[in-house]
Amino acid sequence: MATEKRLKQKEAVKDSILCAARSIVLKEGWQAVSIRKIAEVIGYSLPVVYTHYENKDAILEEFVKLGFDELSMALLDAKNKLSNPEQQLTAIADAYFEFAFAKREYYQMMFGLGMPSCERVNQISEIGNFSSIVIATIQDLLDEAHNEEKIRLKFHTFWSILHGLTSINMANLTATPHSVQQLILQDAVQGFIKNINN
Amino acid sequence: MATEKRLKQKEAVKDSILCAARSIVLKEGWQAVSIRKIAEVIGYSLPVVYTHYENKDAILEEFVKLGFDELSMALLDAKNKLSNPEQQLTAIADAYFEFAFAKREYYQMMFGLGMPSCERVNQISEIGNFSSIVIATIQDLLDEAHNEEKIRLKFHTFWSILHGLTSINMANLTATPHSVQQLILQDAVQGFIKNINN
DNA sequence: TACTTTTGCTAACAGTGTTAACTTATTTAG
DNA sequence: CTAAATAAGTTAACACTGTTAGCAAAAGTA
Repeated sequence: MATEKRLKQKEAVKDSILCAARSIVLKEGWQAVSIRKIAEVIGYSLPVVYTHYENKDAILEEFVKLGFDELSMALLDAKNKLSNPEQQLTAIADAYFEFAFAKREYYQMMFGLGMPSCERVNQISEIGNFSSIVIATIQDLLDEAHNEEKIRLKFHTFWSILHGLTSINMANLTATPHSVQQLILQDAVQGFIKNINN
Repeated sequence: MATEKRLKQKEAVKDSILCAARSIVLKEGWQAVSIRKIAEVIGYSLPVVYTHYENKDAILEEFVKLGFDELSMALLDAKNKLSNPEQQLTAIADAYFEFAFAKREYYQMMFGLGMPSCERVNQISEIGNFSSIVIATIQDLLDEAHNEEKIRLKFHTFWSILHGLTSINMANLTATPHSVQQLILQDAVQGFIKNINN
C-alpha cells in the first residue's frame, strides 16, 4: 500500500505550491504571482500546479483562509491578555490594526479584489471563526436583552470601522503617520463603545 | 492656424477613449477593460490609445478623479438640503453610501487596487475637494478651540467608518440586506457624533 | 512480465500591456 | 506650388499572463 505514501507526497507538493506563492507574495505582492513562477520555484512544470489547485483563484482562496486563521489567533491572544470587556475590545482593535500592517500583503489579499464570487465567501468557515471571537467580546459589553440581530449589527459596525481605517491607511490616501493612525483608531473605537447600548 | 482645430479633435478622441472605457466598465467591470477593446470601440488602432494616455493606469487615474468629483457633488447636494450640522453629517454619510452602491464600479475603481502608487495619490486635487466638504461639516459640529490636527483626525475617522462599511458590504462578506446596512451606517455615525467633542 | 493508472511533460491557445519601426497624411516653409 | 518637416496612425512584434489538450514516462497492480 504505497498509496498512503503517495497521498502524503501529494500533500507535500500542494504545500510547496502555497509556500512558493507565499514567498513571491511577500517579496512582490500577489499581483506578481504567476503560475509559471510557482512552477519554477517548486521545480515542476506548469500544469502540475493545476493538478493541485483548480485555478489561480483557488490558491488565493487558500491564502484568505490562512489569513483569517492567523488573524483570529492574533485577536484571541490579544483578548485573553485582559479581562475587562471594554479593554478587550480595544485590544482586539489594536491587534487587528497591527496584523493588517505587519502582514500587509496578506491583508490585501483577504480584502483586495481578493474576495472573488460573493456566493462562495459565505461558506468560508475561517471567517466565521473570526466573527465569533469579536462577537463574543461585544456581547460581554452589551446589556442583556439584546437580540441576536442587534449583536450582529454591532459586530458589523465594529468590523467596518476597523477595516475602513485599515484600508484607507493602507492606500495612504491621507499620508498620516502611524502614531496618528493609532489615535484615530482609538477615537473610532471609543465612539463605538460609548454608543454600544443604544 | 488649424492647430486649434487639431487640438480640439485630439481632445475629442481622448474623451472617446474614456467614454469607451466607461461603457466597458459599466458592463463588465474594470478588470475587463483592455487597451485593445478600447481601440476597437473608438475605431483606431491600438497604439493610438497610448498617444493620449501614458498607460492603462493613467486611464484608471482619470476615472478616480471623475469619481471623486461626482462623489463631491453628491455630498454637497445632500449637505445643502439641510442646515443643522448634525443632520448634514448624517446626510453626507447616507449620500456617500448611496453613491458607492449606485456607482459600484466607480467606487471599486476609486478604492480597489485602484490607487496605484501611494506617492502620486496625495497630489490628486479631486480628493482634496472631497475632503474639504466633509471637513467643513465636521468643523461645524466641533466645539471651538479644536486645532487643525484634531479636525483632520475626526475627518479621517469619519471617512474610515464610511469606507469600511461600504467595502465590507460590497464584498458581501456578511450577506446583510440593504435595510440593515443602513441601520449599521446610522449606528456607526451616531457613535461618531456622540464622541465628537472628546 | 504485461497492463493500467498516475504523474509529469511539451506545446499550444487566447488573451494581456507595451513599444519599435514604418507608412501615410497633414502642416509649414521656401 | 513644390519640398521638407511634423504629426497621425498603422502593422508587427515582445514578453508576459491563465489555462488546457495531448502525449511520454514512470509507478503500481495483476
